Amino acid sequence: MRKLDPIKHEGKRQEIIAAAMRCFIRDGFRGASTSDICAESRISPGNLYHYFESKEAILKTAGEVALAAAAFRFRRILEGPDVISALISEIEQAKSRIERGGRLLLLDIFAESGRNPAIAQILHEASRTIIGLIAEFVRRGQAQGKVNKDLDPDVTASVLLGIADGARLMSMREPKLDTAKSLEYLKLVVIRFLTP
Amino acid sequence: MRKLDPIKHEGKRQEIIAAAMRCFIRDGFRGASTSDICAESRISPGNLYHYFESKEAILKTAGEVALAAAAFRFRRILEGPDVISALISEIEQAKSRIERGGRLLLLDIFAESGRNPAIAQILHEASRTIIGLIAEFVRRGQAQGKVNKDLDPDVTASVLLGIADGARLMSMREPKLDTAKSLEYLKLVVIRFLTP
Amino acid sequence: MRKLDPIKHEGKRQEIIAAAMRCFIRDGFRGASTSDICAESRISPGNLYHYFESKEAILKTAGEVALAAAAFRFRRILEGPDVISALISEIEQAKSRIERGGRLLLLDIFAESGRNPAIAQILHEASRTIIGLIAEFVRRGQAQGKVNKDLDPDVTASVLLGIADGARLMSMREPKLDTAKSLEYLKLVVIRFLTP
Amino acid sequence: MRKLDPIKHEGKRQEIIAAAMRCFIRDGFRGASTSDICAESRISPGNLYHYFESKEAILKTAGEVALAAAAFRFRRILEGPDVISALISEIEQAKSRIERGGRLLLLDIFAESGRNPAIAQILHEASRTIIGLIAEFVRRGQAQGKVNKDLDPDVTASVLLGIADGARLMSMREPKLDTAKSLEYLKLVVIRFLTP
DNA sequence: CATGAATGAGCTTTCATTCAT
DNA sequence: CATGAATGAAAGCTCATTCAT
Repeated sequence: MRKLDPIKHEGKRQEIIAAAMRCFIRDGFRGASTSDICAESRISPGNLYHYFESKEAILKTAGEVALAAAAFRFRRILEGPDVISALISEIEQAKSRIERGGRLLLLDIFAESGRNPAIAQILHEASRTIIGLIAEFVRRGQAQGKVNKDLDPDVTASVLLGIADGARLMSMREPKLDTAKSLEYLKLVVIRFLTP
Repeated sequence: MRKLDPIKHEGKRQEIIAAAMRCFIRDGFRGASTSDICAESRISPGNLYHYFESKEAILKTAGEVALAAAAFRFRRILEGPDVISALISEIEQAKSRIERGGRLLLLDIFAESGRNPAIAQILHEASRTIIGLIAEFVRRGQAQGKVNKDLDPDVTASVLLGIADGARLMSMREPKLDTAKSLEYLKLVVIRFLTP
Repeated sequence: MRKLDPIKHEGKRQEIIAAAMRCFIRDGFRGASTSDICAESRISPGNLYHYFESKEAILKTAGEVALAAAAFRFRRILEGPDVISALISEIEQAKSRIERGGRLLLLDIFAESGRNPAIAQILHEASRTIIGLIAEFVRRGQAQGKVNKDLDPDVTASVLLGIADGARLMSMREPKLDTAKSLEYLKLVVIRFLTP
Repeated sequence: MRKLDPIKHEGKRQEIIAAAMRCFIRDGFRGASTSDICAESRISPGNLYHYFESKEAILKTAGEVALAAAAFRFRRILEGPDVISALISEIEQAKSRIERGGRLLLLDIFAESGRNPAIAQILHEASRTIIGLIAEFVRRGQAQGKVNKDLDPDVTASVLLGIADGARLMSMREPKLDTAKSLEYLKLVVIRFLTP
């Protein structure tokens, strides 16, 4: 597993992970087979193991990438000046067509983390990062006087993330849901929760 | 699949489903094998197929049962006089130790429903039932003047269910979360959302 | 792995072991594959695992059977009245055409036992049995005055078994060896060792 | 397989063989993989094939080296003045801790030679060499009047080598064997066999 | 010479399912 | 109804070997 050209090696690893994520979205963490991943990334079964030492390792890495992507999205969104509309826009994006794959992957991560400690740990770490970002945001809002100063930033962040996660599930429960209206209500929920 | 004694037959079916659910909780929808289910319900593999025509059928039935149980729980909870504290108590229970299995199963159902239309349909139907119950509750609250009359009961119910689902995920993201405090905040979220 | 008809089940197990031993003789313990064994015993790969829980288990059982057969042969041979010629006839048989398979298997057992503790233990137990038989024989010879009474029966038995094992290797080292003459010499070795 | 610097090339070949022998002792002829050998000799898989054209060739060469080492040991031992004690000391060494690896390798060679003609031939040639050495020794003993002149030196040598091989197997059959006593008995066997 | 990437057949084992009794 | 035998495809993974650089 040493590499002559580490950059090329890392590039191929990422290609494989991208292919694997497509497979996982299509068939699930457990439903996708290593040979599916090989076919999707056009490599031989033997070669896969030059890049990952087991399917488990692929799964872990894919989980990390998916969660890192989520954190990255949060970071960008929370850069905006206005707390609440930033949060809402995250929920909004979660409903977009493109995000469907990410949502499925996230669900697999949740389901897997209930039985697979390695995945659970990855989820915990990513969650702590994201909650940290949101908490920071809440603090900023409090400083600006836009957020109720009685709220503990960390717990508030957890609850807000929970609301965002729950919103993601809404469209799985009800595909015909009136998205605009439910978004409006979610906005209301968040605003009423946070405003002083 | 002919049944000599329909009652006995149905009893055995339920025993098998109960065993299957234990397996699914332990190992996941995809991770549990038919022979696990056979071992857990102490029947032979041949006999399993006298009661269910495929693993898929077991999965569907188990999904239905799990969702029916959730709906039943909601029904009981919503029987109480006070809207908000009823909802909160549901969320509270969701955090209890006993509910861990149910939560894992629900996650599997969500993940599975993204790829399996049969499971998706079961989830939709169950969700509609539950949302109907909550909507009815919201309406009652509005009649009592305890709930903001501007809120559409159905959308409100969807959002409340989303919040409850999201709350369930919170403890998977952060096992060390301060449960009491986050519950208190969730109560706040719901109260501020609903009160006129 | 429970059985409806334990006798039939055991019968099939023995058929499989017989087939496996043919494979092991042909290709070695490590060189024979489970699918070779399936082909030789005309069963499907899945079915093999109704009878043995792993290839390792097949290997162990085959080792036990081969060593039990050796012990059985010793027992029969040592039933004769004359100690020394009985021992020699065992060595004689070891050179026969038929015994070639058994010798190869025994070599595999020896080689395997150097790395596989389970096989090592089987070898030790079988050896203790055989040495016990030979020791008993030596004692009888001592009682008859035909064997030197100064010899410790157990150590003597070990050494005699070693000589028999070594004789088996002779024809592997030198396939063109003058069998008759070398047997005569071996007889001489044993006689001179044992006679008072 | 062209060699730029034949001396360096040969040196590397020997390094690889030494590494391969460590692997073979550890895991057996069939159990050791080419990548084990690469790891042990710290070269790349591609490079391995610059020095040996196949695993089979490595196996053959390792077999030759192991047998040459055995012959060398015999040569040194048989240089001593006294026939019998020389032979005994060879058996003695065979029991020593250090020789365990060599014994395992020899067993693998025996087992392999039953199925692999190339290895069989190497074994035959090495055996002929060793037997020649011993036969020469026997002749010397006969000239000295210390060995029975009726014995055919070649057959005697074969039998003596067989006894030495058998002695090596004794400690595999019975790891708890009283080594000192069994050695004493082996000495007795050889002395009584050879003395006029 | 040397590297590590790449191959594809093959390994042991498990799976959902069907069959004979 | 119930059993356990039987199936054969597919799983994850390793192997000896070859290729491109």
